[in-house]
Parts: sequence; structure tokens; C-alpha cells
Amino acid sequence: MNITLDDIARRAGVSRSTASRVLNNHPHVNPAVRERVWQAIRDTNYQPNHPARSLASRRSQVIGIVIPQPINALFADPYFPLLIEGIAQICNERQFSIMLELATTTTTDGNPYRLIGQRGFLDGAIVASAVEDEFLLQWLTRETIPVVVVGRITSHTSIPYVDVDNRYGAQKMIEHLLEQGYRRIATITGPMNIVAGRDRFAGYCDALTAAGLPVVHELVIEGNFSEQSGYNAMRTLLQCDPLPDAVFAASDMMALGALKAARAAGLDVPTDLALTGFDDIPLAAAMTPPLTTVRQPIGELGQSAARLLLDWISSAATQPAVQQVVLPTELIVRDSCTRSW
Amino acid sequence: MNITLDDIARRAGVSRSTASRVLNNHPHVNPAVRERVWQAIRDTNYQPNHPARSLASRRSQVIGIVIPQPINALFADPYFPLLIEGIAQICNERQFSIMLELATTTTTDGNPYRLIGQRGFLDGAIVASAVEDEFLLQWLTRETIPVVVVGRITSHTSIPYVDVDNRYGAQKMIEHLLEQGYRRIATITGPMNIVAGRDRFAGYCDALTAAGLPVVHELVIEGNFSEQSGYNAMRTLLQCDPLPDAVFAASDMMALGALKAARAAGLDVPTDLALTGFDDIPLAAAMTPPLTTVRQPIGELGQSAARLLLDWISSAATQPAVQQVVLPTELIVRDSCTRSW
DNA sequence: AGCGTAGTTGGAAGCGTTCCCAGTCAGTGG
DNA sequence: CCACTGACTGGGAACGCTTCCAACTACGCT
Repeated sequence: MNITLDDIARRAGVSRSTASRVLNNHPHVNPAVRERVWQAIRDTNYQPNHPARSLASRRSQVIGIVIPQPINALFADPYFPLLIEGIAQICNERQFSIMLELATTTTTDGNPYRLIGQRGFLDGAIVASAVEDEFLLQWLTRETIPVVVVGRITSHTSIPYVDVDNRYGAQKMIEHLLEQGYRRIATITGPMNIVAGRDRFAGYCDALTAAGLPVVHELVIEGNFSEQSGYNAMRTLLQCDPLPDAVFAASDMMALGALKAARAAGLDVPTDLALTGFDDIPLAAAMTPPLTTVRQPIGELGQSAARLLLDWISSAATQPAVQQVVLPTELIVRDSCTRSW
Repeated sequence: MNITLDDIARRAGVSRSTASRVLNNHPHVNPAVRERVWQAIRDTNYQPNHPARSLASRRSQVIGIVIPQPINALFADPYFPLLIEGIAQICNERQFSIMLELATTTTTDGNPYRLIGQRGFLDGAIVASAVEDEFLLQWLTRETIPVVVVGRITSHTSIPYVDVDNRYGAQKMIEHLLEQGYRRIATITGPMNIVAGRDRFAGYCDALTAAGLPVVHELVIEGNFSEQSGYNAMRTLLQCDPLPDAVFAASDMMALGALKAARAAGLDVPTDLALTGFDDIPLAAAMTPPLTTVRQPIGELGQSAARLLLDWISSAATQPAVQQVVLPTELIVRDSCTRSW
């Protein structure tokens, strides 16, 4: 029914082998023959059959993006879209396609990763999560295809990863607040079972320690990156006496929640309280007041991950040439931590 | 190197055919044999080879999501993520995988759709855009696999689509403003080359006409859904005399731009001017004041598209059973159009 | 003339499945 | 006791491509 390579070969008066060589740009084909084959391809609007190619060549030119988080939390902020966008740019350049594996439903055996089990389907995969998930790690260690993780994984040092420098980004943020004269700086941290949460908190501690200030227990509240958790954390902080003069939320969404809670309590930001976030989601600039935050180069993160993975795949080596990539963050100062006096 | 179905068959003491039958849940297999084969599969941790399966069965269990827009505009709002999420839910349920085709770079021949040309790769595709793009439409009409479009396409009535009722949603919004007592209602429309833009404007006209009010030319400004265009449009509207008492922006981002422009001109929303949007992006609720808007069931839209497509695929018919699905929208009333008197 | 060599080509063996087609065997009704 | 059925099973031909290997050609060198 469909046109096959045999049809092309016949039309061009060559063998299937030669037609295949032309299609794959192999050397050692007579230019005249090459042109004849291309002509036949054009005439017939021939499209190679993908499964047949992958089966024979043991390569699929497809990578997977695996997103293990429960999906409803997935797109609360534009992190994943931007990441995917970065990955897609590199993949498009290099003629790779992308499979999306959103681990929503758990299958009967409890393993949410279905697609990635199929042999020959993927040439490699990017895991977009720093959550240390049992099934995921199990799979990672067992898998035979190249896998790159976005976000540091502390428990498996042999797995290549790309990440942003969460720790130093948080540190710079606190340093900025200290420079502004704030001294009683609270933080609403991310979840401590996520490396990014731990790293950002570590940066907070670094800066305070370097300035000779103590990390005060009551000024540290754990959140989970969500707006609601920011709101709750702020309500807790409001019971401190004296109140903190600045609050560093480890995500912009938590900062938003915190802002609402502070406002509900009659406090003005930044007059009564400085507030800062992390991520620089679009909403951060649109908030009233615009939020000081830390920008992550999410697109570049995706690009780096894709480059690392694709280079690895084409090198056919056991280990990638580069094991880790850590990208810098950028402090974005806006009005939410402007001292008025 | 990898375990094949032959290995399983040998291990279970049956033929490859029988092993295949067990794997695919075919009837007419002795229960004892069936169990022996499953045992072998479990013992060896066997995973079927995807390309071989697709090649032999002429089915890939993969659908494509095609997003033709230039990618930088892609994730400005959470539309696509939510849509993909909806699609993914249905695909996961039915054991389908998703390929993401982000038409970023145009290839040398100008055709940005590369992946979807590969024979045997996809069982079907969802095109997530109402932009009427030359290459896309060309491809749509030539393609042999089932394709569903998200967003109405007016030029090819034979192509199945799912869409939200933009027109009626806009109409209800204007009706609400009329009920509130507003009479001089301006609108910042979407781009008129996009069906959603035209439909929302049509709804605006419907409501005014039904109320016996004229559509005043100077109160209609065309935008392009972006914040900047909303800002510019508002500046134009501010030159009207008398000023409009309400502005309906056809997207929340444009409403945000309009809000900034109004504020810059010293107007308060909603005291001096009512302002409403469309989309109900998360930012809408977080704005000051919270924005009255129209919510689209984007997740359901994705689900409907996926259901339509997968049903079509499994029916193996030329046309899907359902040709079109139109989902209702919901008016979300917040403070931005609350009359204070 | 003989020979190696490099460029070019075709033949054919896979790649790992699915699925059609016979074939076996036990059970059933005449 | 003999077809006849129907559940079950195995053999083998696809599916459409890549790639190894051998062969053929023309060429220039000794």
C-alpha cells in the first residue's frame, strides 16, 4: 500500500541497498545514481517507515522526557514548559523527536513508568525531577539507555545531571537583604526531601553564617513550594515576636501565599516587611509589589540536558563526556524588598 | 543481547506464536500455558521491542501532539500545559504514548513538521492550534492518519475538531456587565486571523445587539492576546470621549496590560472603570483587583480531543463517530467589575 | 600483462514481532 | 465407530528497513 524503499530502488534502477545508502547519506555512491534516487523519492513523496528503520538500525532518534511528579502539581508554574522548550530546541536541531512520559496514573504493578520500559523505543531519556522516587531510582539504575537527570540527585552519584546553582542563588539573595539592612530574616523553605529545597535553605544558612548571624529556629518554616503552604507558613511567622523584617520564600508561589497572609494581617510589603521569592515566574513581575526573586535559566537547563544526552548517545560510550552541568542563577531585584527609610 | 520473545517461548516450552498470544491477551490459550509464559516473562524481566511490534502490527500506540506556534509564544500562559495534561490523562488510561512535536525551527524545505511525516510512527495526531497555517493545512489534508484539531478551523470543515464555546462565553460576560449597569463597554479583541479572536468578538456583538445597543467602532480595538497589545489598546481607548465605563479584554494577559495602562493614567479599577478578561489564567485571581474572566475547561478540552482521536483510531473508520465537540465556558466573577455604587 | 586498490554496487541475512494457515487432539453427535 | 467441531498450538511468511560481505569495475602502478 505505502511506498517502500524497494519501490524507490526499482524506480531508480538500483538495488535497495543503494537506495538506503542514498537515503542515509552514506559515501561511495555515484553522484548520478544518488540524484536518480533522490528524484524517485521526490516523485513518489516517499517517507521512510520509522519502525522498520529503528528495528534494523537499533536506533530510534527519539528521546523521552520523564516527569514523575503527580500531574496536577506539574504545571502550577511554567518550569516544565520552559524546560521542555529548551530540550525541544536542541532536539529539533539534531533531528531527534521527543516522547513525553507524564507519570500520572500508577499502573497495576505500581510502576508509573510504562513507556520507558519498551525496548528500542527510546535512545535516551531526560528525567525532569529531583524528587527521589523509589520506582524512578530503581528504573534509573537498571536501565540500559543513557539517562540524564535535571536537578541534582544525591543518592546516585553516578547518574549524570544538570542543575542550577540553587544554593549560591539563595545565598546571593540573603546577602542582598543583609546589604539592604535587614537583620531578622526568616525563610519559608521548600520540601526537605527535594534537593532544591535543601540547597536553597543551605544558601540561606551560608549567607547568615558568613555575616556572623545565627540561623534562628523559629524563623525557618518548611513549605512545599505551593502557594497554600506559603500562606500557612507566613501565618506561623506572624506569631514571632519580634516579627521578622524580611521573609525569603524558596519559591515565588510561596511568596505569593505569604504576601496574601501578610496583607490579611494588615502588614504592607515592603513597608512593614520585605518579601522575596525564587524562580522568577512571570507572575513575580506582575505582582503588587513586583517581587524580588532569583531567576533560573530554565531554558538553558533544558538545552544543557539535551546536549549532554544527545552527545552521549552519539558517542555510544558507557559514560557521557561531561558528568554534571551546574548553571548560575541571577538575582532579580524588584520593589518587594525596597527599604523605605 | 536483549531478551526476545523467542527466549520467552523457549523458556516456557512453547512456540513464539503462543508466547505472542499470551503477551497480547489473545483467547484460545490454555490457562496453564498462559501462566507458564507469564512466569517466564516475569523471571526474565522481558520487555517487548517496540519497533518490531509496530512494524509487524502496523500500529504504534503513539499519538502526536503538534504545536505549530513559534515556541517563544508557546508557554506564555498555561494553556498548552493544561491541554497536554488533559491529553496525557486519557492516553495513560488507554496505554497510548505521546510524541511532542514543537514546530520551532523550520527545516530547509520550509516544512516545520518533520516528525509527523514518518510512516508508521504515529497512529494519530492532535493539532493544538487554531492558527491557520499553510503548511499545517496542507499536511492535514494530505495525511492518512487520523488527526483532530483543538480549536475551530473554519477553512476545512471536514477535519474533526474540539473547541470551547468562545462566542457564548464572551456573550455571557458582556451580559453580566450590562446587568451590572455598564453601558459604554469597550473591547480589546484577539487577532482576527485566529478563530478564537473572531468568535469572542462575535459574542461581544451578540450581547450588545441583543440588548439593543450599537457596536461602536471606536470602542473596538484589535490586540494579539499579549500583555503589550493590551497596554497599547488601552492607551487608545483612554482617548475616547466619553471614556468607556467597562473594558472586555479577550485574554487575561491583555487585561493585565490594560490594567497597567489605566493605572498609569490615574484610573482606578473597578471604581473608574470595570475590566474583564478571558481565559482565567492563575494570574487572573492573583491580580489586584482579582480579575473577572471566563474560564475555559482546557483540561477537558484535551481529554475530549484525546478521546475523540483514540476512539477514531480504534474504530479504524475513515471518519470519527463524533465530528465536533464544543465545550461550555464558565463566567468567573471577581472584583474587577464590581460597581461601587 | 599482472596486480593491488579504491570506489561502487547488489545479494542476502538479519532486526523482533504479528498473524495467517495448517495441523493436532479431545470431545461430541449421529 | 466415524466424521465433525472447536479449542489450542506451531510453522513460517511477512513487515520495511540496515548493513555486512562479496563482487565487480576501472584505474594506475610495477
